[in-house]
Amino acid sequence: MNIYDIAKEAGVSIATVSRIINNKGNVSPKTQDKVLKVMQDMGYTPNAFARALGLNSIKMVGVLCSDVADKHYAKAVSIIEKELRSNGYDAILCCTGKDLKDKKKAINVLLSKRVDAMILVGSVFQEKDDNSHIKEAAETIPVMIINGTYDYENTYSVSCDEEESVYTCVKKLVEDNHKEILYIYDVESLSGINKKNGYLRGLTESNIPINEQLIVKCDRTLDSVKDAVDRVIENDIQFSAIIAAEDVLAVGAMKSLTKKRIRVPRQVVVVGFNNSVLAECSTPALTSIDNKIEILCESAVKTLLDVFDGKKTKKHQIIKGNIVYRESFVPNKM
Amino acid sequence: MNIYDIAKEAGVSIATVSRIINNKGNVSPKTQDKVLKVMQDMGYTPNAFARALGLNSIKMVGVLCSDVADKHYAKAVSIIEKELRSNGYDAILCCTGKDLKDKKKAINVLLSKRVDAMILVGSVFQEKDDNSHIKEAAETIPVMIINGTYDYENTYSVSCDEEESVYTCVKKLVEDNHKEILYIYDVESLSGINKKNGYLRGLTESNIPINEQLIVKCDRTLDSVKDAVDRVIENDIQFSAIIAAEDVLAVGAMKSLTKKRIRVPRQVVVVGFNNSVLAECSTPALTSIDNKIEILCESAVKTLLDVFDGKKTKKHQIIKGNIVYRESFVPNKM
DNA sequence: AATGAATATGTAAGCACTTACAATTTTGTT
DNA sequence: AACAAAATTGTAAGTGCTTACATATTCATT
Repeated sequence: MNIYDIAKEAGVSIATVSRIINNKGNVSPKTQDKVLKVMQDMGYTPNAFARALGLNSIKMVGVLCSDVADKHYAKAVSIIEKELRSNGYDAILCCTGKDLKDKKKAINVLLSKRVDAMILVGSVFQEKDDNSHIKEAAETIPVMIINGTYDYENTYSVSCDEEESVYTCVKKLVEDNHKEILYIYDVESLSGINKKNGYLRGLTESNIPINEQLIVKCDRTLDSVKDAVDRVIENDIQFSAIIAAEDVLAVGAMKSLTKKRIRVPRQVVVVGFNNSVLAECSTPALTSIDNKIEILCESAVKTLLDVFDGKKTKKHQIIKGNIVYRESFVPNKM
Repeated sequence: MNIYDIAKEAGVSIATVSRIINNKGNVSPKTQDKVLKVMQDMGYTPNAFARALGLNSIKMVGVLCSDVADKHYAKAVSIIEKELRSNGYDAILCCTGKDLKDKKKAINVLLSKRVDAMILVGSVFQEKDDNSHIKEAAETIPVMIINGTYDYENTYSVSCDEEESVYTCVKKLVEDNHKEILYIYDVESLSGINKKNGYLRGLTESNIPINEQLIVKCDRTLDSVKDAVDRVIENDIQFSAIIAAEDVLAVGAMKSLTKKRIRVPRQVVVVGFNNSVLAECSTPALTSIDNKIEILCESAVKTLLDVFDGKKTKKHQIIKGNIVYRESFVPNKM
């Protein structure tokens, strides 16, 4: 069934039907009602592709995500999708894993679907690495990066200032007399590095010498963290606080501590990052840095809509995170 | 840039270019190479809409999900997307919340985008409720339901046998001499009810009278469960085991127990459902019923592809879950 | 009632592809 | 070298929509 069928049934031309579909006005109320009724009765839905061909916009945005099964990305995607849809856009989701080739393939598919823009969630590599997939996309459509940056034409970003957030957190810990702070991160993403820089700056500015043994790398799995922290403890390296680049890592660390009868927060204080459900659910409940993912994502979509409208927008926005205190760390002086 | 530009540049007709794009054969290797090179050089990507117009398939599947921020749904969506994409299909994601009207709106958008099929994740209401959105979709395209059923033409489903899984779990608990088993569920979804039926059957078949005070309803939030369980304990209602319809609920329950100095699993044994990250991360680690979501989703996509190919397929598949033992409950007799 | 402006409707040419069918070229056979 | 068969290539007609432009209708004004 197509616009011709409707036109014939309603006894008007296809132009009139099209005008009604698109609310273009210049149609008498009488015919409008008549045509709308016919569309209703025949259960007609306009074909979005054909429309896209004419309009040159399909009202879809590609969302490139390394992994929606990750709670943190899932939340981001969920908010992005909601924001987009409430503005008349749909989201095509592509989960690509960490591989550049897969990302490029996905981007090609999205480009062939002539999406109006692309939003990258956890899909930017470190600066030194190859980020050519972003360039490829930005050549054709605006690209929005969530929590990452890449300076290129037609490329925008909205990020949490992870470096600054961790820096502030270190300062808070130092104020509370913690001098040996263990930093745990996974190297999968750029953000672990950013956060590490905040950690380093925090210590340096507090005149605390940096102890490389207190900087621990591991995979983003419970077992991997547990092993890593076990090793630190077994090597008799002293620490009274932990900052983890991710809530899962913090939880894994606490598991290790609990096994070794080290009390949280009495003996060791723990802070996570992302303020995810895990933070709430762990025992003790985890103090965690909130990276304001809702605000980030909302702002990202808003910016993109502005770009569509040809409005001037800030290319790179940075928002500061804040610490949500629970049981695993409560500062003496709040 | 379009197929004409490529054709002109390569000195062939658009039909030849089209044949190459679609791998239709009947093209000499020489021209094939020539044209491919031109496409490469000019950075050409075929327009999927125009193709869809001709082919009458856009190679996209709509995924209707009540909430991707929910870890469990996120996992499902992630697997579905991966399976689809590895078979040349894209996923359009629509998160609609629990509202029927929103679902209908989303379905209309998806239909207008002429998706080849629709997959529903957490988007089926109870039987007695209005599920007309499914009918509306199935009128036009095949609909696949994950963990739910709705018997209608062109509608398929793949589910975990939640009733049976909980039933088996109750049996296991009874074998271990638990007679007072607390069942906690949230009423948001159909599945809480299914699981409750398994709980009831398990008790009945074990000749244990049903105590309505041991059946607790609450919201799907930590605080809500904690309150609910607190109340049970404060009313001095005895129980030695808990089955929760969701891992979060189990975690909330454990939080309440811990606060009241009730030891898990020594004094009370706890079993969750879904075998999510939470189960791993909670303290003590949660024994949880795995509903095999990967298998469900893979099977769902496979079935859909078969439907596309016109192959005969089972309309409704049921897979049994299994208990993953961790710390919160380990049976004496395994 | 006649006029012109304002409003409503229709015609036809895109948009970027696919594909049936026709036309051409190549190949193999004698 | 001539011919038919096979392989390759091209033409043109769809696919369902938008929209500039042309045409027809309505309305207010004199």
